[in-house]
Amino acid sequence: MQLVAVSHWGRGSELKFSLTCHHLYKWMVYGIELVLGWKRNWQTNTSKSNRQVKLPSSYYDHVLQSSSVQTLLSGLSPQRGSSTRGERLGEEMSFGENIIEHITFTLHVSTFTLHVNTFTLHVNAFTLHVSTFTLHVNTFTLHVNTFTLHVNTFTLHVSTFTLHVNTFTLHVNTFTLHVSTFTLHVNTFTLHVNTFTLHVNTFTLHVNTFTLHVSTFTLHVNTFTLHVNTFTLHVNTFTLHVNTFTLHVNTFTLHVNTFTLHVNTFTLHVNTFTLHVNTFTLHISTFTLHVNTFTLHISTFTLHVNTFTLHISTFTLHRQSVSDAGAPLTCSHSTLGKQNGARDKQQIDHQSLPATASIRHVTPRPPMASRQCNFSDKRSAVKSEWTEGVHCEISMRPFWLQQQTHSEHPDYLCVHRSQEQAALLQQVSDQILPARLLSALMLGDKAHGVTLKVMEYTYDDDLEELCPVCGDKVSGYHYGLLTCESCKGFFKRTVQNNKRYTCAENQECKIDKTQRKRCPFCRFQKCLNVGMRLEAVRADRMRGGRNKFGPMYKRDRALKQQKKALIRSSGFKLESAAPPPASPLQSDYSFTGTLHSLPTISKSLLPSTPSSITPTDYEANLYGPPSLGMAMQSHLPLTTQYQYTAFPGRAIKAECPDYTSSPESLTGYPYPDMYPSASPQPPSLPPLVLELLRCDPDELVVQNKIVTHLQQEQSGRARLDKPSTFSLMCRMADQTLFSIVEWARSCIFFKELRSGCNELHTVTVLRGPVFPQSPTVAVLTDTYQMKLLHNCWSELLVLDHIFRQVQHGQEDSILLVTGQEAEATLSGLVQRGQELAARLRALQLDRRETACIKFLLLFNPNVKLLEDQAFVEGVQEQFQEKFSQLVVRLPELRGLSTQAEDYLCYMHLSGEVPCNNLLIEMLQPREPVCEGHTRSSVMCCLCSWRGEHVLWCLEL
DNA sequence: ATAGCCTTGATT
DNA sequence: AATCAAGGCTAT
Ligand SMILES: [Zn+2]
Ligand SMILES: [Zn+2]
Repeated sequence: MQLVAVSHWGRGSELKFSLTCHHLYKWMVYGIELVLGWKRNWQTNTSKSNRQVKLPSSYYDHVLQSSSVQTLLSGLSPQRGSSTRGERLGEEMSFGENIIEHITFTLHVSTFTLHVNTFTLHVNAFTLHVSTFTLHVNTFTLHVNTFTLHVNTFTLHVSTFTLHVNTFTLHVNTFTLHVSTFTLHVNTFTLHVNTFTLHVNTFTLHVNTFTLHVSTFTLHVNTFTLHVNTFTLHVNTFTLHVNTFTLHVNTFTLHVNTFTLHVNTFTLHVNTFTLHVNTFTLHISTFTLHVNTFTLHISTFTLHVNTFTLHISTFTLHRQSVSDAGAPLTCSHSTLGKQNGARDKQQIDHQSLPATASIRHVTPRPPMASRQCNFSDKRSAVKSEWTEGVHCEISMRPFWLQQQTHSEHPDYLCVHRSQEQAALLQQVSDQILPARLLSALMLGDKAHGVTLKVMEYTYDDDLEELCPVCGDKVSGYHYGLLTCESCKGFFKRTVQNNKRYTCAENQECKIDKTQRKRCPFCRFQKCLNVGMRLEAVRADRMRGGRNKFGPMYKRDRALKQQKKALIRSSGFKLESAAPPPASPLQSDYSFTGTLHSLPTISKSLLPSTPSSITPTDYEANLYGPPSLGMAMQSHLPLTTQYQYTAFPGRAIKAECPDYTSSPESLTGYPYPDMYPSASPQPPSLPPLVLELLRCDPDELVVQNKIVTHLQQEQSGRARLDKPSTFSLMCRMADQTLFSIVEWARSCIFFKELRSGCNELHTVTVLRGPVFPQSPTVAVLTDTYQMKLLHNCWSELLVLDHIFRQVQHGQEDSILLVTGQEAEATLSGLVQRGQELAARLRALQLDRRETACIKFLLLFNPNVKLLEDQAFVEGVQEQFQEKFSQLVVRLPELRGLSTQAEDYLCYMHLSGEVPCNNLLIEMLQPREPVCEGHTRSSVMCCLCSWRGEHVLWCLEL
C-alpha cells in the first residue's frame, strides 16, 4: 500500500476527534495525517493486538520535520495514559486492532491541502465510532486523480459530526466507490459550507445497499451541486440549509422522519422521486423541482406530480401526531403557487397577471397571502393556511389544467342563465336531491361551461393567426397545430436532437416573440402544453409527403371556418372581457376522434406498416420503451392511439352557445357510432339529461390526458424498471379516479347554482341547519363533497370501466381507459365486469344513461343500495322503464366495486399498489354519516373550490 | 441556437 | 399540377 501525501497544518490548527475504534486498520493510519496526532495517543495497553502494522520510518521523518506538525503534536493532549512512541521519531511504530478505546482528536487547521496521486484503499470492514468529530477548516482542497475505495462493509457511527468549511473544493477525476453495504449512523451531522463544489468527471458509486441513518442532519451549504444516479437516504431528522441546491438524480428515494430543508434556490431534477416523510419541513424561497414521478410518503400527505413546480417563500407543513389515524395536518403560512412568495403578498391586480394558463389562482381577490381553513371532524382536525395555489401546484398537470381555464376569469361568470336552466334546477332540486346535498352543491364550481364558451370565442377570435406558443405570426400547421415558423423549428430541433433544457428561473418564463429565446425549457414546455405533437417529428427524417395529421388539419380548418361563421351569426362579442392577449389559453388541448376507430384501426393496421407505428426516437428516449402496453401491447401498440386520435375537435363542443342543443348534433362530434340516430333526438331528452350529458367528460380527452400522464410518469422511471401490469393498472385507475373527481367537481349544480338567483339564501342554508358551527361555508362543502366522493368512488370507477366495455363490445378483451386493449383474463373480477357489461349491453346502455347513473351514484348514496324506492320511482318518470332496469343493476355494480375495493386493499397490503395513489386514499374506511374525511388527496382535489368559495363569502 | 427560407413528396 | 407540412440549409 502506497500513499504519498503532503499536508500543511497551519498553526493553531485543531481537530478534536473522539474516536471509538475497535478495528483500526492500517489505512486509517496511513491515509491521513491525522495519524500524527494519534501516534501520541495510541494506547498501548492493548498489546493483545494480533496484527501489527509497520509504518516506514521515512514517513515519520518527513512528516515530523514540519513545524506545524510539531505544533499539532504538542498541542495534543493525551486522553488516556500517554504513549511516548511518537516522540521517538523514526522508530517503528506498531499497533493493531483494538488499541484505542477513546481518543479525542482536536485539529484546528487554517489551510488543509492534500495532494494525492493515487489513493487506493482496500478495507474489509471499516467501523468508525466517533462521539464528537469537529473539523474547522478554512480552505479544504483535495486533489485526487484516482480515488478508489473498496469496502465491504463500511459503518460509521458518529454522534456529533460538525464540519465548518468556508470553501470546500473537491476535484476528482474518477471517483469510484465500491461498497456492498454502506451504513452511516450519525446522530447529529452538521455541515457548514459556504461553497461546496464537487467536480467529478465520472462519479461512480456502486452500492448494493446504501443506507444512511441520521437522526439529526443539518447541512448548511451555499451552493450545493450534486449529480447522482440513484440516491437513497434514510434520515430521521433531515435539516438542510442551502442557498442554491441543484440536484440531478435519476432515482431519488428519501426516507425521512423529520425533514427540514432551508433552501434559497432549490433545483431538483429527478426522474423518479420517492419520498417518505413523517414530518416535512421545507424552507425555500425559490424552489424549482423537476420531477417526472414524484412519490411522497407522508401519513396524510400525498403528492402526485408530473411536472412539479414549487415556489415557496415559506412553506411549513406541520403534521402533529394526535391519537389515531386521523392525525391533523397543519399547513401554516404556505405560499405555494406559481407566483413567488413576494408576489403573493402583493396586491395582485389584473395588469400583473401573466396571461398564461398558470395563473388561475391569481384571480381577483382580496389581498391575502393566505387563508385559514379548518377541516374538522371527530377524529382529526386539520388546520391549514393554504393559499389558493397549493393544490394547483401539488396536483398533477392534467388534472388541473382544464380547471384553470374555468376559474381563471370569474368576471365571466354571470352570463346566460336561461329560464330553462332555472327551471331545470328547480326540477332537480325538487325531485332528486336531498335538501342538504342541494345546499352543499349550491356552492359548487363556477359556471364553467358557459364561461368556457365565451372565453374560447374570445381567444380564438383573437389568436387565429397567432402562434399559441409565442404569439408570432402563424405560418401553418406544424406538429399538430397552427404555429409560427420559429416555434416549428424550435420544436423540431428539440425533438430531433433530443435536447434537454433546464429553466434558470421557475419554469414560468413568459414566452412571447421577444423573449422566446430566453428560456428554451419553458418554451418547449409551452409547446407541449399547447399541444404540439412529438410524434409528428419524424424519426426517420423523411422529407415531404403527408402524415396522419393531414386530414385532421383539414378538418380543423373546416371547423375554424364553421366557428367563424357561427360567431358571426350569433353575434358574440366580448371585447371588454377579453383577457390579456399575450398568451392564449389553450390549456385544454384535446384530441377527439372516433372512439370506435381505435380498435378497428388497430386491427386493420397492425399487420402492416410497422415502421409507422414505431415510436420516434425521441419518444423512445423521453418515455422509455413503450412499456405501457405490457400484455396488451400485442393488441395495440401505445403509439397507435395517438396516430388516430384526431385533433382539435373539442372546440366545437364549446362553440355551441345554446346549452340545450346537444353537442353530438354538431357535425363531426366524435360519437357517431354511439348515437346512430341521436341527432334528431336530442330535443326529446329531458333537460336534466342534456345537462348531465354536457357535464360528462369527453372520453377521448380523458384518455389522452391519462395516456399523457402515464407516459410522463413512465418516463420518470428507469428503463429497466418495468412496472408490473398490476401497478400499471393501478396507475390507470388512479388517473381515472382523478378524472372522476374532476367530473364530480364540474358536475351540474356546482356551476349552475353558484351564480344562482339567491346566493344569500344558499349561504343561509349552509350556515344554518347543516353545519351550524362551521366557520366557513366552503370547507363544509368540501367536506361534504369528499364524503360523497368517498362513498361512491369505486362504483364510479367500476361503472366507468363497465361502460367502456359496453361500448367496446368484446367479450374476450377489455378496453382500457388508455384506449388499449387487454385480454380479459386478468382475474375473476374482470370476468364479473364483463358479465355485467354484457347485461348492460343487452339493455343498450348508452352514454346518456351512464351519465345519469354516475350522477345518481354521486349524489344519492342510497341509490346503489336501492333503499329509496320513492327515489327510484321518481327517477323512472324521467327515464322510463329502461332506466329503472338499469338502476336495478346497480347492486351488481355495488358488489363488483366492493370486490374490487377488497382486492385493491389486499394488493395494497401486499405492497403491490404504487404509492401516492388516490386509490389508496380512497380505500380508507368510509365515514358512515356526514362527518367528512380529510383525506389529503381528496382535499387537494377539492380545495380548489375553497379559495373561490371563501372569496365568494367574503365578497358577500 | 435561432429563424427565415428552401426542398421534398404523399395526398388531393 | 397544386398543396403544404414535413425536413434541410444557412446567415445571423
Ligand atoms: Zn411561435
Ligand atoms: Zn423558464
